[in-house]
Amino acid sequence: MTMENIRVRFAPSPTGALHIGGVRTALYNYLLAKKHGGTFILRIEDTDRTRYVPGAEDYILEALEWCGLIPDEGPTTGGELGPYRQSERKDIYQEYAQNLVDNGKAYYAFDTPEELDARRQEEKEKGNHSFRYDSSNRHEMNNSLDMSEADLASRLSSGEPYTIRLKVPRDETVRFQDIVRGEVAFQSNELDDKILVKGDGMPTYHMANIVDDHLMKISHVIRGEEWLSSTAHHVLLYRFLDWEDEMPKFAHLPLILKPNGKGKLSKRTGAQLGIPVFPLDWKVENPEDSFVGFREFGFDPAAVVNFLAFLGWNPGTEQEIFNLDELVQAFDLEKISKGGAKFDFDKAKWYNQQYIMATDNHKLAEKVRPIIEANGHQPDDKYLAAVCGMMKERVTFYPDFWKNAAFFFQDGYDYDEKTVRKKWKEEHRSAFDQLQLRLKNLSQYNDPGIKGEVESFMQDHGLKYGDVLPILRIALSGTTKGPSIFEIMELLGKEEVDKRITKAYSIFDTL
RNA sequence: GGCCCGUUCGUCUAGGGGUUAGGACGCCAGGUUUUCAUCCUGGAAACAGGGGUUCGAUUCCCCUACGGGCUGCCA
Repeated sequence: MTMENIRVRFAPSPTGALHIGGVRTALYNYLLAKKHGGTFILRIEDTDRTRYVPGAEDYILEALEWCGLIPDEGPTTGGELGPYRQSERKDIYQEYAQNLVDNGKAYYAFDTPEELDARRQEEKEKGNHSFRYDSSNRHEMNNSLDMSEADLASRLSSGEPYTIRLKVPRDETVRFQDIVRGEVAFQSNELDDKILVKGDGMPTYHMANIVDDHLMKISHVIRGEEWLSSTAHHVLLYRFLDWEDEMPKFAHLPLILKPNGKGKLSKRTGAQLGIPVFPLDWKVENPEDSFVGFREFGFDPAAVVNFLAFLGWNPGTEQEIFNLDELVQAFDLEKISKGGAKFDFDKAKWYNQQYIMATDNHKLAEKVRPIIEANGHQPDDKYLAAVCGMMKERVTFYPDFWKNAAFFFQDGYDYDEKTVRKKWKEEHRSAFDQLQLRLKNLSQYNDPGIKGEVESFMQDHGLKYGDVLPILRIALSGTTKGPSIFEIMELLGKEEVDKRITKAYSIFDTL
């Protein structure tokens, strides 16, 4: 791949929360740009006023930032070739649309949406599957192709609403090279006369996209496969605008599919399966339209990025763990796979666990602190870091540091009664009291010291680990699972341990 | 329906005319551990089907099947 001026853009539409598939598209764009010292641009495609959702643009920005995909140019960052919101570029598109009309590559169409709907309905009733406004029937329609100049002029000046449509040529084969798919060809007769400028004067995606990509000097268009079908139209547009020589290279990404069953991952998939499919929480009034994010679910962004990168791409080596910088180094458009990839939540969990385990205890403490504080505790850094160190191999998500380790911060947990009944034996009752006393008088109160004391106690009473440790463990944490009980005791401290044991014994007696 | 794209273990994938078809997740079994987890070892598990081309095809070509996308004055 050439190194000259790689400029790529991520061009989402602010119609709601940014889906995880969009994040992956942004990631691949970012990766290519950074790998070649290029520029990563964020462009907001807000040409559809009816679907515009306030807050969506902020969401997009925040999601990208969370993932570490910071745009070099964009609506908030600025840049030489802005503005970067299409709604602010309306006049620019008008000029090129006019150019197309003047050169006979596009025409005015006065068919109203109602007329078009009626025509679609009519075709449907005739048994045809759908109506397509194209070169075979454009002359039956209400457009400037068969209109006198005077008629056209008067309609235009009267303020009658109109659209501008692309005049797709007949009997041509439109070919283009796609980096992931190779050559792709479409017969022009199969292509409809796409609307370029809508009745409200705004351009459609097709028009705005081509103009902006050209003006912003985009070198590579990396987008989802759902755009492959309209790429022939885009090629035609480049050609008609006389920009074909500088046309960007295309790379259409395989879609991310539902984990179970069929079809592409959708907003609803997450709710149905109880898994996140959005980077961040999206909260709106209607709970049906609100979604949980990977962030709030307890994922580390690095894990999400790593996981996403591998959905449709891999470096060809056996390395699976990559941070962003490593991904930048390893990334290669040529290695993107062609087939759709099912969203595998188990793999995402595994990645998260890998990242947590690999994180330094103090860094982990910083990430976990907000969760602990939200539950009403303010442990000091050293203590929290120690807890993180003991727990990090036993959690999958950040909130697990609270869910599975609350006992480190508070004495108020349920005891595993079933195990207590099994292990809390009458004949050992006095021995356990002696154990408590010996621990209370222990001077060397640390992991090895406690261990030594407990073991010598066991020897004195002919008891085994299995007789003693579960009792201690449940008394101090409520559960039979967890880190080394001696380490837990050292961290809790002698006083706290003694207090908890006294309380636990009294309750165990009643079970 | 039409057009376009795709198809290697359950999943993500490597590979590619001659391989014991490799790895990872998940799953199962064993080991380690006071428990859980981590970790280690082992195991089951795949080239959609049919035709070609070829000495030889999972790999190249065609067809079929299946899957997906598009078919909006949405992007």
